Amino acid sequence: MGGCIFRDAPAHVSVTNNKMPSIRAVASRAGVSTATVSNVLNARRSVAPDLAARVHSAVQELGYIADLGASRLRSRKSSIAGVLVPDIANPFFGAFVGALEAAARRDGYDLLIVSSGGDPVQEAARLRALLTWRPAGVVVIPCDDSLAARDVAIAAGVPMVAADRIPSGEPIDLVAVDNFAIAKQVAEHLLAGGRRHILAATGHLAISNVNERIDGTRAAVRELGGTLEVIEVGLSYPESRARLDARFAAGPLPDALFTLNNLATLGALDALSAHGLTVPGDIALVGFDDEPWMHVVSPPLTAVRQPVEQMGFEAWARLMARIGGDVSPPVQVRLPCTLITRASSLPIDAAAMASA
Amino acid sequence: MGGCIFRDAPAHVSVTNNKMPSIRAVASRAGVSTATVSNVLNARRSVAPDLAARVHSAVQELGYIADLGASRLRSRKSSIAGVLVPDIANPFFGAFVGALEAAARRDGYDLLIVSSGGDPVQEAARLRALLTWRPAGVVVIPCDDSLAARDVAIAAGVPMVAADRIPSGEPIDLVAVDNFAIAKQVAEHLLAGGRRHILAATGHLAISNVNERIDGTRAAVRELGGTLEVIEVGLSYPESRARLDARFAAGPLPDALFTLNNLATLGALDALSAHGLTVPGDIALVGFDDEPWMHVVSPPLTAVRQPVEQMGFEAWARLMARIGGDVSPPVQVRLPCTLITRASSLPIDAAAMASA
DNA sequence: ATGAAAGCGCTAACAA
DNA sequence: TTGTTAGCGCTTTCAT
Repeated sequence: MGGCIFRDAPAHVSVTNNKMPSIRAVASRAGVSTATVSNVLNARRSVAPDLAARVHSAVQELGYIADLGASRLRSRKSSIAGVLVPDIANPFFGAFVGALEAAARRDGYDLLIVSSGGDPVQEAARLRALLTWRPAGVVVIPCDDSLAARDVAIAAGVPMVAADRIPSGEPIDLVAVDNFAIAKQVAEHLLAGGRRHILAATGHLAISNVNERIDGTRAAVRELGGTLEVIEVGLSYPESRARLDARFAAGPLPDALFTLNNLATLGALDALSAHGLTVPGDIALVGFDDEPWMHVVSPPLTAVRQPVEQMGFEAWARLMARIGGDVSPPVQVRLPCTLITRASSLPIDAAAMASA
Repeated sequence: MGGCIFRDAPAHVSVTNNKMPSIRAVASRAGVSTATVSNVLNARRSVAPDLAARVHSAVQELGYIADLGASRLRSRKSSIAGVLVPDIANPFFGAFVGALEAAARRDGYDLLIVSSGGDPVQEAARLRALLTWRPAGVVVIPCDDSLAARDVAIAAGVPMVAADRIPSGEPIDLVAVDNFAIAKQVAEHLLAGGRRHILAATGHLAISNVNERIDGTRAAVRELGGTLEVIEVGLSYPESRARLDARFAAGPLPDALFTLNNLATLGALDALSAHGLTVPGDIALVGFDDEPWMHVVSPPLTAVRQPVEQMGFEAWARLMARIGGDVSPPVQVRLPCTLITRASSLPIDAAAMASA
């Protein structure tokens, strides 16, 4: 352990501007006590109308903005929440955080957002950084099933809810998507279209939601017949492209491709065209995660739409419940996905007709 | 004005968990004063090695995590920075914030991120919410040229740097892209390919960076001949698609389309195929903002790549300078974009050959 | 209904 | 080198 409980980097921080008036300035300008100012602004105790009016105009004139840090210190009530995602620059996590922010805002919370970079060590370190601000609670999208962040949150006694990926071990509040059900539906759709050999392409197998997706696919294959092959294509676009390239060059071709994340979909499109394979003629393609561009390409791509906004809302709702003192056992919320059927997964016969 | 200087929503906040040990707990466990603990952890004054060791083990044993809110209150040094973007769920802003976060982290700062939703009123309100946490500085992507947030930041004396869009009025530190130069280059590229009638499609004309792009395009047209037509297609995907649909149905067709943002590019692709127009045969297409999918579609899309990570880094660098006390006049940093040339903007003759 | 005073966790000034 | 004390801006007793 690098061992420092404080910041990762030395804080070359500088003196904050002290132009901002304090509650005392407001109080003296309004000719009341600081307690009264506080009571007016927080509507805590009733205050005579004229005093309240004087306070309000003092606030206005001075441009007073309360210091919530100081407020939290004294009141022990925090109106900040922490968010820990693998990478805020990833559109999926961005959308999640956007929904979270909207929900949090409605409840009067601000969000401190940090990225773990997909590294469990960073995950724990960044959570510690979050806790230095004493958030009322934390929402985290774990970078793997181990959820390194859990221990430190538990030790600190800060409510935490996980989202998207499913941590192993001790149960914890979780909001995720019904990976199994939708993957099964995808496979059923492909098999119903006459496909027999499904190739599932995923970044990493170490992530639980991916395994649920594979399990769902396998369940359908077992029920309806056909074969399932799984290939790990890594986490970067060029890598996934190369892996699929190699696979297409190597063995007998599948007649359906199910890409389990966006990067894989991109790599697949590239590798398919490099090998002169047509979609859906030679191979049907279905991607996990629907994105706006998928219906402007040709053929338009069949995709699984994840209810990412709803995930954000639900995660926030769970967190609020915990912050509010809910001590019931951890719950798992599973949200249904939608299969958006487009031309890339047309049944074999229809695809053949179209290309003829 | 709804008039409350505090939160937008009533804070139904709850008592923070008080399981966390304070610096006093550490001090007494280590048998030293709180000042010594502080000095050890912040490496401020030199402390005898044995005392330091005792402090460190006490920290370890108790799982002590310093309260940076309290620290800031006393030291008047803030290690938090505010970020205000139109919409964190937008991939472009997400990428920007990601870069900003990486840079901030290296300097020991955490980020409080809020979205204005593209609404100037919200912009000001959200900035006030940020200031409530006494950030050392603020980075903002304004929602329009008026930059409603400016006044409140200035009044509070908090350093602020703007990014991406160019606020009018009083100069302010700004990091943006060289819109004019790259747009000119795009137009030159199109004209050199034998195109004569460029249609530039934008969301809104009220945003300065868009106008710079149009000016750049116009400059090339003036120099090299040809015509420029500008069309406003709104901010949503369906709207942009409908507007372009109408335009294609109405008048003489352009032979080049320059979409000034991502939504417009998506809408264009849709409208083009709806009208049976081929790219680049009938119309060349160039989009502002390069995205991963653009080179897997057919034809691959020519696009302007914005150095969004670098924008984040530069913005942070400017902010750090200001936080560090730099009082020199505001500067404008302009970053160069790159034109990624792909098949969608092939010269007329090559395009004709390809389709023949 | 209002004010005075104490104190949240921390660090800066001052003593020793 | 270390400890003691005061006080950051706020809210919360406790008086009045």
